[in-house]
Amino acid sequence: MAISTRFSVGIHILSLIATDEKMTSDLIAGSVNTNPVVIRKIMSMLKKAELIEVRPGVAGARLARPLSTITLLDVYQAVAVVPDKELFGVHAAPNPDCPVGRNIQSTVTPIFELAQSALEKVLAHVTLDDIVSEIEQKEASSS
Amino acid sequence: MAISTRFSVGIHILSLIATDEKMTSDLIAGSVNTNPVVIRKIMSMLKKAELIEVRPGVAGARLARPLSTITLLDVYQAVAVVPDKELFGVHAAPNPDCPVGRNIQSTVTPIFELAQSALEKVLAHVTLDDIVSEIEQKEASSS
DNA sequence: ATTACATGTAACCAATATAGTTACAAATAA
DNA sequence: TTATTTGTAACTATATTGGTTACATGTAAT
Repeated sequence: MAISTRFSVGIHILSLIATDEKMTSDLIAGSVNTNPVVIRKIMSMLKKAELIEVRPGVAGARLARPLSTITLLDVYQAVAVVPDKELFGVHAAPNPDCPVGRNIQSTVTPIFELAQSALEKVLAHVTLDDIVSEIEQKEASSS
Repeated sequence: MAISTRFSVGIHILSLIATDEKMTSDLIAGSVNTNPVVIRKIMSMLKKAELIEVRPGVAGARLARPLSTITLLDVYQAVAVVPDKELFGVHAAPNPDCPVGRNIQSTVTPIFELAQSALEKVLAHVTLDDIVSEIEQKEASSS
């Protein structure tokens, strides 16, 4: 199955907040094209991860850190698209009486970790600043 | 959500077939520790991907290609753990009237593709031969 | 040819995740 | 005090996963 769209929505939300701190969950929902509660739930995750600051009753949110210090990996982990350190599922109880069964997990796991960290490395090298700049550039060149 | 264990089970199945062509789905299920039908369904995918040759009624299966030419990426794609070319889901209909909304998809997609192909590259560099050799080595050193 | 055994599927089930929705409490600001 | 907003609980529909039963079909060996 594909990785949840919470990730791309999270990036979308943060990009909006970066350009306008008075974005309410209703306005953001309008841009993402979904329900405001979906937005609030994802914002709640971003808040727990200390990427944004939000307060009940007061409209909008602020970035908790400078744009250039927030990586896509931070967002990816914040919205919990994947159980920590286990992008790849491994079948749990292979037969210890079989040579393959008793070695498959320890053989396959380090490779999965390599693949996972290769993916995360790419995400870690892109910041929200890159995203926002890219969007601004596209806007500028299309006008 | 984690990537389906069909992947690790697929590797397990192929490793067993590599070491013994007379492995029935019952025997394999015993080693994987699951139901034989689960095994047959995954083997059906491996067959469609032309990684193995199986015939109805006749016990066991054969590798369709040499061990060293089957990569983990081949297995990964064979068991369809991920919708083709879309490891990362992207929210479908952002608002075109918003600067962020109308650019988020085209900004984020190429990065997602980079991350995905970094992951796939790791899988493509490991062959089933590597896996089986590793298992044999672990067996030898533990005796 | 009959028997025994395998594969190949259809059809179902329980558990879980996703994305969306309604409803409402609590906090804030005007 | 009123209007607005955040924060959640609770619920829904849908889809995927992993497992299971049941059974038709194919093969080989006696």
